[in-house]
Amino acid sequence: MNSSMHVNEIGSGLEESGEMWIEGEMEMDGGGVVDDEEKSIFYDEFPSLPDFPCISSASSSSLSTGGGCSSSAAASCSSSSSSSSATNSWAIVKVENDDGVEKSQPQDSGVAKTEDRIALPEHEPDEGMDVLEDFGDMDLLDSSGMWDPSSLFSSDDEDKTRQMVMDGQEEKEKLKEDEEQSRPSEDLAMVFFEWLKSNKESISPEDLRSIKLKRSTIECAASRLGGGKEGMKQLLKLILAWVQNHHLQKKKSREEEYISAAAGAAAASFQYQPQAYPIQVQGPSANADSSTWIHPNSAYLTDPQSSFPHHMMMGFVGGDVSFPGGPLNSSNQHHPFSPDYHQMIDSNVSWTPHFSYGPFSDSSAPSFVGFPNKYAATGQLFQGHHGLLGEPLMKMAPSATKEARKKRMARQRRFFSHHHHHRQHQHHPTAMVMDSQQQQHPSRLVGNGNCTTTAAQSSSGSWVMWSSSSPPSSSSPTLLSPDADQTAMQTQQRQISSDRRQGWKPEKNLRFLLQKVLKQSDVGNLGRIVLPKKEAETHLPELEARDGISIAMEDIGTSRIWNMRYRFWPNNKSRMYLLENTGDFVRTNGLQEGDFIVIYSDTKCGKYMIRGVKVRKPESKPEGKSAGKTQRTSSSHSATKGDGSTSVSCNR
DNA sequence: GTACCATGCAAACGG
DNA sequence: CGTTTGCATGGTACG
Repeated sequence: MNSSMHVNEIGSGLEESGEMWIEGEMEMDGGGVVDDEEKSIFYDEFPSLPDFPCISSASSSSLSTGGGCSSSAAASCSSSSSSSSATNSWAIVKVENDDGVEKSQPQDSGVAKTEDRIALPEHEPDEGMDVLEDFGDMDLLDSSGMWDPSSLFSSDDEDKTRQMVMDGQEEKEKLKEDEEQSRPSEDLAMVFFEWLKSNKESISPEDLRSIKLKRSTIECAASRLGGGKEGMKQLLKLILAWVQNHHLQKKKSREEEYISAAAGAAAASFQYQPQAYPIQVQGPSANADSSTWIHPNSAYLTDPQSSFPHHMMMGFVGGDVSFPGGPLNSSNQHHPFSPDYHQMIDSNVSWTPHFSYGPFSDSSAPSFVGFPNKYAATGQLFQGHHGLLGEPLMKMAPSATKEARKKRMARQRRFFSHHHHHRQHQHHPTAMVMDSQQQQHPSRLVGNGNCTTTAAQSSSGSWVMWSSSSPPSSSSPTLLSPDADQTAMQTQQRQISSDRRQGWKPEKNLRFLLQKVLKQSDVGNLGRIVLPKKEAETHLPELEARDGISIAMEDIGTSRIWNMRYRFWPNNKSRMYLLENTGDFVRTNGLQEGDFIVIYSDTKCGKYMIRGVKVRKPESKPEGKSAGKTQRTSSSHSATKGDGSTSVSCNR
């Protein structure tokens, strides 16, 4: 959820081939490339939307075209205005400016235009502000990657800050159209309002908030759709259709993927069985006595530090893992395993799913920053929506074709080249730092946890979110550009704020890198753990020499720093990646075959963190060399063919 | 057929 | 002689 789709530009037109296209560029959150302001109308314009169930009731009855702030029907024009006590009804309010009959809004005073305000919630002023603040704290609010329909309704006091990315011709068109748009139609509001009503079940405030388009984009697109009211209306319909058909579906599938991934990852160590799974969470001392046992089926984990509802699993570590018996579908969303697995893996760490592989192919896919290519692909996703948007776009003027295509191609080239460059040098945020600094001074990164600004920024840069998301949202081989770093920082901030809302402690901001189900040879006295190649190459520093590099791994459970060596062996024409000097770590954590380790990177400090997770059968241990000699471990495979363990204990 | 990876095993090392 | 290191082999999953 942290990753954001950035539609920097939505262009539309008839391709020479007659093919319709709508284009978007995917960027890391808050990508510095964005020079045009983005807003989310749903919240920037109506920041105090309480919740969605309210959409229906008020709807038509409270639709008011002349109420303005003074209208009782229109309870609230803004979060600061007075309103009725009703909190769950919405009103469509038309606010007119100074030359209007109705009183203008204070905050609209600077806008010499008449504006339509849509779907304003009714609420108490204070409450509204609270809600506003609450939403304002949401990570999805950030400027990153969101569709901002606000432009459709003409925004107010931020016009001056907007930078129009339009060429001269378009600019002229815009000026012309600005006048037309300054008198938005009721139709526009109605279109949006009706859409809201019909989608109230499927779209949340966060969803709305997370969708943004640049104003210039909207204006440009609207002009190409005929301009004026009609153009805006067409564009609004297009966007709403896109949101409905793309965003919401993506959201749904993303949720399913996350669930499937989480459950699948859990299943990597044991097969799901409907009975209770005692999960042991070790305390920081790694002392078994301090362990907490929780029941996987509980909606809230018993660990006081980390009780969170099922929905928190959204955004949890994902990965290309499969759940025994097949992927979970939506009906499995509350699979008893998932939340527990979160807990099992890390009870108080904010998860930042980050996979450069697997099912994540949308904008929220983890591995955003580090693996921009994924997002490049996502960018094309837009082009793939010809069908969705094609029809309305058929009305577009031919003027938008060749020129637009040129620009689009240029953007794509820049985009791909940018990400290719990143890919070359940076597999991982931390890796990025390692590559540039640690090769000479490994201790700089992997030392005692000193977090240098450089490391923090760099790591967060790849973080994306991921993001995914920040996937961290946000990652690539050389140092990220300042913009990218900035983006990552923003994403990280969102993550933190999200964690805070969820009652998570923000101080830990870890990004999942990989996990490995331990084999006998991993826990033997050789003191080395074979790492899954794909994940190692993706998330750990690129190794030039087979001696590899020394990496300080902080044990999440004990806070102890383990100096391990990350290296590889030539194997056939490939490599085998190893983590050496793991003997003490394994012994200290009492890890045995079937347990697993999880490696994270601290997105703030860039340091690596490791956690050993115990998986134990309540009674008998897995017999000998469990079946399934080849457990394609880690996050990419469920590796569940082994024993059917029914209990899990977690170090902490 | 190929890639991955678990592990066998021989060579190297060191007490 | 026990331990460590590093390569090779072979089973499994996957394309």
